[in-house]
Amino acid sequence: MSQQNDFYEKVYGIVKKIPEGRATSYGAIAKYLGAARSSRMVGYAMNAAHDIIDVPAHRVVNRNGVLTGKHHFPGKNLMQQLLESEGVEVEDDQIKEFKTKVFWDPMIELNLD
DNA sequence: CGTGTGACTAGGA
DNA sequence: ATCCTAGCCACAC
Repeated sequence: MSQQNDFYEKVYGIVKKIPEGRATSYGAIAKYLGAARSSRMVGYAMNAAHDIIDVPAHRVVNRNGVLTGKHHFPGKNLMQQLLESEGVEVEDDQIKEFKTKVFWDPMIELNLD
């Protein structure tokens, strides 16, 4: 149980750094890892993150700001509720003003800091 | 070791 | 604007 899966741990590390009221995309994380085209793996890694409560998977959506992963949450629309609870406006399973305000880019935020 | 799958993305029609 | 196709890489069987 350790860093057998570097990819996973890297993904978790980034997701954990996402501040409340913000969200990022799978591609952004994948890009930060140097594998923009393998964004699928990010989602796959999130699938394994079910056991890790430290990973706010609800803050990760697709590049369109749509809660594509809500399907994988235990409740029905738990993902949306969690986002709204943090102040993120969600409508029709999509984050409002995602790319304009809510979007949190690890490539920039973690690099410039 | 080969095949299939996936919480995606970018590009073309 | 929408719909379809290809690429990508890790993991399960």
